[in-house]
Amino acid sequence: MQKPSLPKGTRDFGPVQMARRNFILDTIKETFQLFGYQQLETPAMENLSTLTGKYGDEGDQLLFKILNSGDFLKNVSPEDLENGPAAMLPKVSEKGLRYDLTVPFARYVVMNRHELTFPFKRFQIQPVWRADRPQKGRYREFYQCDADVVGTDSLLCEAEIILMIHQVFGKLGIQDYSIKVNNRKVLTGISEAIGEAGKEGPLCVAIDKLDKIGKEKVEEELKQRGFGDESISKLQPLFEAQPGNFQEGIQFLRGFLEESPIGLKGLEELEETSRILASLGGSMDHVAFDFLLARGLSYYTGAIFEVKAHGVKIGSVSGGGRYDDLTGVFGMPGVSGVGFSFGVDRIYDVMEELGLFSESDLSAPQLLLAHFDEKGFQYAAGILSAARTAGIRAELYPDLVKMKKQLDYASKKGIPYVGICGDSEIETQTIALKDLASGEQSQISLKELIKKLS
RNA sequence: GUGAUUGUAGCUCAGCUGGUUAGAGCGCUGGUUUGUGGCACCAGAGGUCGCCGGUUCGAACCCGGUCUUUCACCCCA
Repeated sequence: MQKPSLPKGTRDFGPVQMARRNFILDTIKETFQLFGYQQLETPAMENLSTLTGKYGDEGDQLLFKILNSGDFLKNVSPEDLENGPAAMLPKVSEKGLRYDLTVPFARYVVMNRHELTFPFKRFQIQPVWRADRPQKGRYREFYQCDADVVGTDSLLCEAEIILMIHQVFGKLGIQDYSIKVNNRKVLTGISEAIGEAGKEGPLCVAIDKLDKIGKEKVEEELKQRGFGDESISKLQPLFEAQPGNFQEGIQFLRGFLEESPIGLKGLEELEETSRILASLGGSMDHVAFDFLLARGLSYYTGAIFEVKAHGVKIGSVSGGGRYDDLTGVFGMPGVSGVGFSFGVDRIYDVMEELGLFSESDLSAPQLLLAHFDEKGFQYAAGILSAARTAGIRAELYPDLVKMKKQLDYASKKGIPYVGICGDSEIETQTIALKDLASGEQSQISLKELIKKLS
């Protein structure tokens, strides 16, 4: 007999976890729908050609590839073997598991461009797979909840993203968090302002580590990446700036970027987003302007978001931004959009660590019908049917066992009420309804039972 | 990919410098109680010590490998 086990980085979700996960997923889904997004699902697997080359070399390494069916070696020659794994791969695998939801979405938009009405607002809640090494808040199979709008440049979308984040976190009861915002144009402006135009990529990679490795190490890394001493010294004010709020941050950067039109444009967009948010009745609560925030620089071109929960040592729980050319790689240029994603698994971890889940299991049945013998079982079956018709989540204990065991079952499963059906109940056409929490018990009619529980 | 770390009963963990029948708490099953759970008491079941190999008279313990857990780096949700 073999011991069963789970692949590395994957998890089972039991009834309690599923009830909690569904609470999070339903909250996110309802919010997306409330804001006019419609649901899309795509296959777990995509053609490998769709996936490769979209996430950089490192990303390609993290793709799960699916071995071809049948004789997967039939196209492989001895020379292929010598040429190494990279040359072999396309001959033995033509499909892979999706790595994120953005690329499949781009593929979908391109394939359905003639049917879609733009601006197109879609949301997608599905698992993705990455052959990463698991650790805290990082799994090989996890859910992403993406919402994107394509085909509009309006900053209304950005403002609505902030609203949706407020709404979701509010409903989940997560209070201590921050929404860091920045704009890619600001980063471009910064690199211009220090005389290193076009090098915002390496600049951000280095600066991003400021919290972790400290100022000196960042400067060292910048030197290694070919930044001059003069440029690095021009960065000093940014390291030292401690703007108290969003407006102060904008003011500070306005001075720093006065020579850079593109940088100033980025600041304007941020301010405009804030104005739209206000006119939508939203607030800038939790929003912080972090002008060093980088994130997935490869394709973001405008706003950048990242949400972090405080009090829990875990990566970001949500993030996103605006991109100008989502579908260019698939031969459909000029489709701009903005999107963001909630990381359900990390939100779950945060809520668990903060003790934010409610004690009661909302998925448990409300009523268990218990019995002493075959006669009681028959009587209870009739009650069961009536209770279910009335919409009460109910079940009948299936075996003829001791009352003790039946009560124990209800208690452990989190069922609040037990309806006991014995001879005296049959005689008087009642049910002995026991409240397990208080231990109180009363003889009531079927009608009263339904009234009480529905 | 780099560097650590973990693995003993269903769960959480003890187990001394290698030495006889590997323990505890909780949980589980049954009983005290044949129409009533939680509390108490009593009894009982349950372990190839992750796996493979090596050292040794002898390995849960030492060595090598492998898988697994957790964590950091890289990167990311």
